[in-house]
Amino acid sequence: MGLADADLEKLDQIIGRRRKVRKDTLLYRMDDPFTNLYAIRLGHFKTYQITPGGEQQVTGFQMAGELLGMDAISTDRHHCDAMALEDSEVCEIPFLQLEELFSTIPTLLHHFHRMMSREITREQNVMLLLGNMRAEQRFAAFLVNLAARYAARGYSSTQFQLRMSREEIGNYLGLTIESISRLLSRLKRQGLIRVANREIELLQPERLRAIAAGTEPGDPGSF
Amino acid sequence: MGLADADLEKLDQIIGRRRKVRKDTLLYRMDDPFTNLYAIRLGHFKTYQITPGGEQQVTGFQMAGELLGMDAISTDRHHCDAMALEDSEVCEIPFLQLEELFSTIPTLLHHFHRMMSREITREQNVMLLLGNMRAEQRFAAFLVNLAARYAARGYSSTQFQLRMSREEIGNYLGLTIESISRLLSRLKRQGLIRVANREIELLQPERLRAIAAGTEPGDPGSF
DNA sequence: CGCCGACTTGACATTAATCAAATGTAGTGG
DNA sequence: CCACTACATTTGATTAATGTCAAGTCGGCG
Repeated sequence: MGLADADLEKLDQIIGRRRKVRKDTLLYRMDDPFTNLYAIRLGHFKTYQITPGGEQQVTGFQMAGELLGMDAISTDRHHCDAMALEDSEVCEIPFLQLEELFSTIPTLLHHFHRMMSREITREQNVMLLLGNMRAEQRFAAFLVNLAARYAARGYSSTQFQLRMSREEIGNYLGLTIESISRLLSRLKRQGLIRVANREIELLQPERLRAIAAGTEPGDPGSF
Repeated sequence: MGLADADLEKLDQIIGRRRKVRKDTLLYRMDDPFTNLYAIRLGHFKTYQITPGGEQQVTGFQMAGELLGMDAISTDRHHCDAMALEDSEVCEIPFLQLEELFSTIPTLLHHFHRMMSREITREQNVMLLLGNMRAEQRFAAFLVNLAARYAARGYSSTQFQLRMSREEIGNYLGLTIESISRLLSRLKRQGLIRVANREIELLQPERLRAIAAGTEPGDPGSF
């Protein structure tokens, strides 16, 4: 991220111990006091809020290289639960120390602002998805987004494992598990994807992008 | 916000000229280069993205005292349009200068982080709204949210003017204009609100909060 | 007064949810 | 290795919520 070696070292010094988080366990939970941000070293997480009615709403899926906990800065309490989708590992970053470091490393500060801002735009994209896309479009957008993130990490963008259940996908996309299952079946039938359990292959990423963009109509008939 | 007088003065120095933005005109538009944040002094705005398909998705309504433009930091380009809903006035805040100031006023930096984080949690709440609330619940949540924000500004929390059209509300909530109209009529019929054009009065804010929270079932019959 | 855009209302269509089974899959203990 | 259980997923039939289409009605403004 364009830091000088000396600065990197200072950053290293405040980055706390690594912490393993076992599958299905919480890294933090809503209302926990906020002290650390967490950089994901390894694995995948989901974040979700609990509604007043006791249901959950998944607000995001995070993978290695992404930062967890930025929503907690505003109130010094976490606003959602963060659960590991598989055995994972994070680095604790004590936020107070990080803020102190900012005054000596402006580049780091700037970079941090970009990450917060990026989270804001990410969420705006989800709002767009939930607010005006139809089921198939949402799901295609979801797949395309995952593909792009894996590509950015050097993994295959056409073949990967879904780390989350159908139910979690549905919850995230504002759909039911049955809808997700039907969408998978339909895209499979149309030859756009190959699916085996949670292993997925995008056979025609271009057309998936078109569906996500709303350019391709998609077969509404057999939902 | 807890700054010393001397610091406040420094902040004042970088806060640029005021700028009037006439109703229905853009403060900035998507892909404009990012140079300033904007503090709303007066008036109301909406922000929206344009979908690949050319439709718009309203991502928020902002009022005096709120900050516009934080989503642009990540890419140095604005990610949405910001349009004045009425004749309004903003202060330009040159972001580069603001970041310089942070190194000398840590309190200001901390406050800024809280504002960015607050925007993140705001959007998470919208995701929750779009992802698992029903139409009536969404609309009640919308009204309750406006009420709370007006209350925080010293205005009546039970009587205010909607600065946005039914269509804009619907777009924001992921509903059609007809649905919004029906919801208004229904809540009026049930004695929960009084409506005259864009003037609205919350007659039973407590029950509205209950509907928003999902505690109160709401009459599904006569949609 | 009359037009225009914003809003309301009604009838109908559609999407995705719900309900209900059936099927598959991963573990577990024998 | 296999039977057995628990859970996740798929599939089908039906329904409910909300969208769409089509008239109106209202209110402000020239």
